[in-house]
Amino acid sequence: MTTVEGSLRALLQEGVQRGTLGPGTKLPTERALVERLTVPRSAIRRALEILEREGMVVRQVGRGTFLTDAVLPLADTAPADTSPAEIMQVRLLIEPPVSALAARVATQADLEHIGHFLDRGGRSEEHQEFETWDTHLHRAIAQAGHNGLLMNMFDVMNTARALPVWGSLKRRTSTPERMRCYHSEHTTIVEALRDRDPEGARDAMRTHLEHVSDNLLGRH
Amino acid sequence: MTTVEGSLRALLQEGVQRGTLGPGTKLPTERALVERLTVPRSAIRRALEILEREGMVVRQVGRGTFLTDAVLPLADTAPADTSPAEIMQVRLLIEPPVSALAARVATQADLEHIGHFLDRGGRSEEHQEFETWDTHLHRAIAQAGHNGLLMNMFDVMNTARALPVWGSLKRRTSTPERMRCYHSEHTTIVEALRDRDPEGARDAMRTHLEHVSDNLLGRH
DNA sequence: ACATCAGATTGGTCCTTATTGGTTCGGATT
DNA sequence: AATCCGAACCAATAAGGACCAATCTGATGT
Repeated sequence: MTTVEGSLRALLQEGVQRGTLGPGTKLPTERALVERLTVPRSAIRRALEILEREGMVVRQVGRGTFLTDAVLPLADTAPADTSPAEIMQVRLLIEPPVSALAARVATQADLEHIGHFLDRGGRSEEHQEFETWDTHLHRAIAQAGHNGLLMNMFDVMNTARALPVWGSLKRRTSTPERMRCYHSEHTTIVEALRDRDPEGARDAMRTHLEHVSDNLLGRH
Repeated sequence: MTTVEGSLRALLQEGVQRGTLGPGTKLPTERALVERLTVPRSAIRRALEILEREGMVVRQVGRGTFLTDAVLPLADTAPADTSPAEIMQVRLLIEPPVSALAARVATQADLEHIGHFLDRGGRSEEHQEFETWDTHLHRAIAQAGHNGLLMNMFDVMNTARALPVWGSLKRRTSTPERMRCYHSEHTTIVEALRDRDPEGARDAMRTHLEHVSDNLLGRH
């Protein structure tokens, strides 16, 4: 079942991509949308209400409804085609608290594994290699939480990270300087883990992921 | 001789497999089903009542009866040996920040879904029924985050929650008083969502889950 | 060139009617 | 005697249209 809100979103998104719609453009009147989507005006108004509350459009009596300059949110996507934005959102949600957990319960052996991957990442020259150790490092930190279910969910996330879009995005935005920056942030995280400092680990992981997100998707 | 409930269930299953029915689709009105199955409306209503108790459908006066997403096939499954302690740890890690996210981006429709499940939980008399609405409520809150990957991971968690150990543990520790307590905590969470208060939603969810954890596993 | 005003346009509101799940009650069936 | 069926009725929701007030357009008059 497609909601009116959904088809309206699709309509706008298509227009923006074709260039026929941009910030400030006036979109069809409610009554015109009624004919176009063959749906009662009340439904149109409900949908526009949502878009207005999200800041996507502005409505003015006697003038019309106008697009704002807000970014169009992506429609709900199936698990198969997860967008990088979604992935980063989930990582920012999950990994910081997981790091705090790891700081509390990691064993000496865990810390050694983590240290090993950190070290290999630091000695990587080329992007592809660094990427591999980066994935291993983040996974090892999660593993230090000693929770099988958590690892299961983490791997669901990582399968999404293995998608083609993600790889090309990483490659496009990767520079040697950025690699060194990430490595230093990794080091900060691992030091907090070694110090058994949950808050420190959480914050370090968060700032790291925020940097990654900014670099991949553009600063907001 | 098959029961009305059985033929209704078959009807739905066939529709889902043919793709003509999916989560959220509206199914025929009770009066239409009366003609289609040539049985009295009371029988239809009895059958729908059962399906509703199972969480397969949602009924709303003036709107109709709708399929929920409870019938979705679960792709990734959690390992069978996941312990309740692990589950609660993950829930405490994930659900509070997800609630904060939901408070920021939930649509009006999301809030209505959430409110519906909250209401049903509050009107539940018996443990099993309350449990169903509780699951729906927590899932609806996550859904309000509008992140497909997140939902994917959430469902992995929920398959773990469907394991036998979990059910028996819940049953052993459930009392009417505790149900009322949970419901009031749920209400606090939903109010924070309605107020668009991310921190409030996060904190309310955390204290709620801490209570659940204490009740299930014993206070530490 | 400027001010003014009538008409059209458009988002917001209200009211009536139709639809739909929930409830009640008399009568039939077993 | 108990249960079930059918019908009418109730309350919540949606649909469609009429109407309102803000705004824009353009013609008119000075």
